[in-house]
Amino acid sequence: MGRRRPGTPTLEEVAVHARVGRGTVSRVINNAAGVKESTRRAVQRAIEELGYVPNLAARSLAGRRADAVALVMTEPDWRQFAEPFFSEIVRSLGDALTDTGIQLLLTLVRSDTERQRFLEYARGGRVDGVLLMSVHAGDPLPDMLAEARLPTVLLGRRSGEEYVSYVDADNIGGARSAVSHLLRQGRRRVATITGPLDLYAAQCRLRGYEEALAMAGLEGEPTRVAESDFTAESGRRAMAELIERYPDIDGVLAASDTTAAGALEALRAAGRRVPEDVAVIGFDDFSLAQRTEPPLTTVRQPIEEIGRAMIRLLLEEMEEGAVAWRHVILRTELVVREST
Amino acid sequence: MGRRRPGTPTLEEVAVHARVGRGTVSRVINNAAGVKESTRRAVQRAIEELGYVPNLAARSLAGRRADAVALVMTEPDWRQFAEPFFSEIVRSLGDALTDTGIQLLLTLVRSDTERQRFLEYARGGRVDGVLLMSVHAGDPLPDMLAEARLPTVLLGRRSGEEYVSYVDADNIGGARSAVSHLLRQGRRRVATITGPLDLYAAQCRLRGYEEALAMAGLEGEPTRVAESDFTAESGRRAMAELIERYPDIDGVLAASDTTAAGALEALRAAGRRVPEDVAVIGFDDFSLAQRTEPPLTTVRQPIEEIGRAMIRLLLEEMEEGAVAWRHVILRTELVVREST
DNA sequence: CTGAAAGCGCTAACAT
DNA sequence: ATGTTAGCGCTTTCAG
Repeated sequence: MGRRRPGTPTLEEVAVHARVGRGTVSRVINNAAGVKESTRRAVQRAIEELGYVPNLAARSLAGRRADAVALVMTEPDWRQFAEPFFSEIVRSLGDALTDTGIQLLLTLVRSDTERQRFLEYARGGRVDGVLLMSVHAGDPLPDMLAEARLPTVLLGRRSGEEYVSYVDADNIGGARSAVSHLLRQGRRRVATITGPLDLYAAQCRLRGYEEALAMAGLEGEPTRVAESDFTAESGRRAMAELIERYPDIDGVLAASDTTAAGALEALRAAGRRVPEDVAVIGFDDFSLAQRTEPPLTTVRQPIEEIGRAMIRLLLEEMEEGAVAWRHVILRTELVVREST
Repeated sequence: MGRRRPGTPTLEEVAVHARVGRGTVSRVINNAAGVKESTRRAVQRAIEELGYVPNLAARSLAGRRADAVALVMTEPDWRQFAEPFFSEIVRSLGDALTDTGIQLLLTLVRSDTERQRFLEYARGGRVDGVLLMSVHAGDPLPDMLAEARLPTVLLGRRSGEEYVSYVDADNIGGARSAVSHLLRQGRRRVATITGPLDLYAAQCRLRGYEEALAMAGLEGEPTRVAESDFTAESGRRAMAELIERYPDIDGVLAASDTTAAGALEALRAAGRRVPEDVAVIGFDDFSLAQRTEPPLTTVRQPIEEIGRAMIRLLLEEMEEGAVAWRHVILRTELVVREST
């Protein structure tokens, strides 16, 4: 594993070449104020001529920062990775970081070995902060990071008592307004296909569903609830189950648009007309853009806001040294696409 | 962006605490040989008691290595990210790295700014090597990395004259054997849905298709070729096009299983029976595992081998300092799933 | 505005 | 087998 990169010029060589002190070169490459314009140019020419590139290890050591943050994916179900929601989040985080000079690193943590490796990496100072997504209920990683006092921001809470900083969508409100919308259409036999219930977000959406029913004076029944794992296939299965147990169903709140698409197929296979007989609403997971399905009404999650908010919280924690946790809950929006 | 992590014990403090020299502590944390068992234990206890974590910036600076490699995704079409092939590759690379102590970092390069940022990151020594996937014909990044003498391995060539180290599948041979298989079934009107033709792999597959026809004394015609971008939707479109231009078609080589699935839908929509009227073969992109479609015959790409080979080449280059490029072409395998 | 000097925390070569 | 020492290349006071 020996590595040598000979002939790499150092800051000192640049200084000599430009006939200035090392401090001046440092100021120039860091765009620090207080350098005469002519000197600055001289240094820049020297940098060009020598092909100088700052050694980031040295910079890290002296400056005590890495200028990098990690986005960790702990999803035990690795398929999650292939979901559009995921890539949209990554894109929005990338956008939010563009003019900070901070490098975004994605890392996978699938086993204990990998968790340990990553912890050493992060605690060793190779990143200034950590972003976590799709954290399941019992995941210990957030606590380990918190204990190491590493700035950390979660996408979604692990539970109602989450303390580590997080950004979440208003899942309860979103589900409630979706179901209320169905009820306002005169539908009275509304079911729901939830996400995996060890995800707090899925629990919240279920709660929203129940609240909306309660507000309308209706009763939620366990038989009207089926669980999925956000995939189309599981949506298909869950829907088939619901139709069987609950034949006069007339509305469905689905875990995601992908799940909703699966549900649609099952409904059609069972001879139901959509949305005349049964209306389906899913949580937006950004799969619709690539789908040819008829437009569904969806609960829109504000992806851009999520990315921006996560980065903002992380930068704040980096600034002041992780002395407090902050929480942001973003409003969701019901986007009505069909008119029944 | 100020960052302080006070109270972090250093190697020196561990040495004092354990009443040994710093060198000894260094040997212990690096599992170096030649430390008496009792001292080793004493040092380990001191490490525990102080909660010592090595500073990786310092280690990098002194040891001239980062113990990390980057997997860069340059895909202009960001959707690629959501493809199963992609996540399978990531998984296999992760597996190949598990017992090397090397951290895998995924980074996205979607713009010039990001390319520049990444280059500084890599040239700055934060990674020991770079893996690139889905590199398009004109991508300058491999050359820039080569110029910086950074160990680099591509997944797939940019062209037939690629010099930078790469691991590729035998696309020509795979396509040829798939088409030959169709011809052996007595099919004589075989078409192909290619991938994006600025990808060398797609060109190779097209060549394999043509070679198989030529070997059978048949002529390839441009009208029997349609282009896709690996998605199901584009497969559907391409297939519809082919049927229109070429109604008596009886076999198709598709760019991927996902494309093939789209093609199937189009075929059925046009009233063709599969595989009786038309047989479809796709290149395995690992989407089949999550699909309920009837099993297709596929050209299997050896994912595990690809990951292992890429890591092996990279480690070799890291070892000897990128003085030579190496190329590996892995055999593909026709997996026959239906019997017609 | 600029130069000099003191570390940052570790590895590796050299003593012992 | 273990301690000592000299850097690794940069940032950041502190003088000037």
